[in-house]
Amino acid sequence: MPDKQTDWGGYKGDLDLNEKLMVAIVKASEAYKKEADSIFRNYGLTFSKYNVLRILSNSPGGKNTITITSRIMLVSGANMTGSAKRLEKDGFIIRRSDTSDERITLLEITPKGRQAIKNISAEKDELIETYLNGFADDKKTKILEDIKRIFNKGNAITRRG
Amino acid sequence: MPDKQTDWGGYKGDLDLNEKLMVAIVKASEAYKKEADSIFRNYGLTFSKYNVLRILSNSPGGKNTITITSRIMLVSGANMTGSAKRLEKDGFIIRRSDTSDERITLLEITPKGRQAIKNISAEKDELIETYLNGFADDKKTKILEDIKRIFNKGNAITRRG
DNA sequence: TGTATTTATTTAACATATTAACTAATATGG
DNA sequence: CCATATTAGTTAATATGTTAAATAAATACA
Repeated sequence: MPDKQTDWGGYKGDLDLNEKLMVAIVKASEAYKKEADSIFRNYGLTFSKYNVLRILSNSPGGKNTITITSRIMLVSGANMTGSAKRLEKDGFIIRRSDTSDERITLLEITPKGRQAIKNISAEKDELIETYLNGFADDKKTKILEDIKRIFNKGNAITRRG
Repeated sequence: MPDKQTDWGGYKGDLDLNEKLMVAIVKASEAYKKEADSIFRNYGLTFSKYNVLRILSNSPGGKNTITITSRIMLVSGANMTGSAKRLEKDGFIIRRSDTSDERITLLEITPKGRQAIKNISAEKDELIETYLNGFADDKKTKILEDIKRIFNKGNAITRRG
C-alpha cells in the first residue's frame, strides 16, 4: 500500500531538461513564498504586503507612487490599488494625492509599517538561511548570476537587483 | 527627466546576498509564469490549467484524484476543486466518482484536453528556449541541481523531478 | 486657446490561491 | 458490530492576481 503522503497515483513526469529547470524554479519560488507568507502572517502581513512595505521603506521619504511600486513588484497597477487599500486599512501605510500632480496617489509607510519590517527581519533571514544552508557565498553569487541571466533571457547584463 | 518605463522613484534595494538570490528566483518564476500564461490563453488554457492537464496526461489512463493532483501541484485541495470545475466546464477533463471509494473524485483528461497540450507544445518549448538561450546542457543540469537543492533546503537528494 | 493624447488610478468581472468549517465515506480498534 | 477517527472533497470568506473599461488630470501641439 503506497504511503498517503508521497503517493502520486502513478504519475510519471516526462519533462525535458529545459522544462524541468523552469518547473524547478517555479516550485522553489512557490515553496519559499508560501513559507515566508506563513511567517509574515504572524506579524499581520503577507508575502505581497511585506514586499510593498520593503519597497516603500527603501524609497526616498518612505514614499513612492502606485505605478512605480507596481512596476518594481512586477504586478499590475490595478492590483496595487487593492493592496494599498488593505495596507492602509491595517495602518501600515497612508495613501494621499501628490499635490503637484493630482493624478498620482502616493503611498507612504507608517512607523507601524517600518516596525513590522524590523520585527519580521530575523525570522525571515532564518527562513532564507534554511533554503541556502550549505552554499558558500561565492556559490550563491554564481547561482544569482545564472538566475538573473535566465530572467533576462540569456542576457547576462542586469542593471537592477 | 527620468524614463517613464524604468523610473523607480528613487527606490534603492538593500537586500543581502541571501535575500537577493531568493528574490531573483521568485522574479524569474513570476516572469516565466506570466509569459507562459499569456501563450496558454490563446489555446483556452492558463498556466494552472495547463499543469493540471499535463499531470493527468502523464497519469495512468489519463486519470488521477483531486487530492493527488493537488499534492503534485503543491496547491490546496480546495483550489483543485475549483480548477477541476472550470476545466470540466470547458471540456478539457471529466470528473466522476471512483466506484470503489465514493469519497474520491477522479479527474480524467479528455481528447480535447490532450489535443490542447499537443497544440501548446511547440510554442511553450520556444518560450522556454528564450529563457535558457545560451546555456549548454551540462550547465542547465548543474543549475537544476542547485535549484533542487535550494528547494530541498540544502539536501541535494531529490527523489522526484 | 482648445482639442487630442497620454498618464495615473480606480472599478468591475473574473481566475487562482488560501484556511476553516462542513459533509460523507471509509478504516480502525475494542 | 459499533463508536471513533481518518480521509476526500466541497463550500464560504477572503487575498492576490489579471484585463478591460472608465475617469480625471496633465501634456502636446495645431
